[in-house]
Amino acid sequence: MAETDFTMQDEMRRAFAMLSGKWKLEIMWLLNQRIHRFGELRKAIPGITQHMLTAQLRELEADGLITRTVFAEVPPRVDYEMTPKARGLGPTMEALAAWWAVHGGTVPVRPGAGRRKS
Amino acid sequence: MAETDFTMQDEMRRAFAMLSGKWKLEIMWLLNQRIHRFGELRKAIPGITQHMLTAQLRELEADGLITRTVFAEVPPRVDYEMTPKARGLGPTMEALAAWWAVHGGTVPVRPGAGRRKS
DNA sequence: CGGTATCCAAAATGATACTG
DNA sequence: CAGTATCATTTTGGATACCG
Repeated sequence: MAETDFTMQDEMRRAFAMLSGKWKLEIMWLLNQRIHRFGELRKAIPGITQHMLTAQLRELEADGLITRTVFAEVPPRVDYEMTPKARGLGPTMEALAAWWAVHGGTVPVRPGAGRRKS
Repeated sequence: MAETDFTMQDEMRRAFAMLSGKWKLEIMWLLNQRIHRFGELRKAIPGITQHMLTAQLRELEADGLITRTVFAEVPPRVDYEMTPKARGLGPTMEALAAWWAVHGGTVPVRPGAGRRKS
């Protein structure tokens, strides 16, 4: 308990904040299974828009959780992959999913922000 | 894999959504240790406003994660306590905190919404 | 294919003042 | 003590069009 005496709440809050975002956890779950290209993620996550997918991927990249690899091909191809750092999140995600499987029920599914379909 | 074949992503996303909110995880961490009254939570969470604390507590209550007990005393007293259902989250929170303790570093600490101090 | 650029709507958070 | 009521501001998410 010396210099870096962050409390557990602090640690947790920071880690959680990094995964906040409507689609981040789902993206991480998919990348935890295997490398995905942009289009694959798009198809695997029904309802997400290009705009959001791009934005969330950029944030995850900035936080050092995923890597982005661009291939100079035609047609263009971009691969997204989890970093070793992020792979340590696997157990946490499984624990959360397991908890829900036991105690979960119906969730009101709170609406997100953004314009509604006219 | 019969009727209720929710995928792990689904389970996780729902559980995660229930904990979304800038202060919810921190509140849950504190309540996981012991019962707290409103004022105690306020002092234990530097930076939170009455407005936000009330709002987040109400949502946690609506999701069945905490109970609210009002005592007809003067001065008023309100206790908040975790439900048995929520206690199952302990391991998940610890796993997340542990992961951060190992892989975490500095987080940019993204700013929140709302009016800035003038 | 894999983005960016704009514009816009809605939700989330915050400051501040007031109340039983 | 433990809220509620307003209102301001910021972020988030989405629609649509366009680009290398």
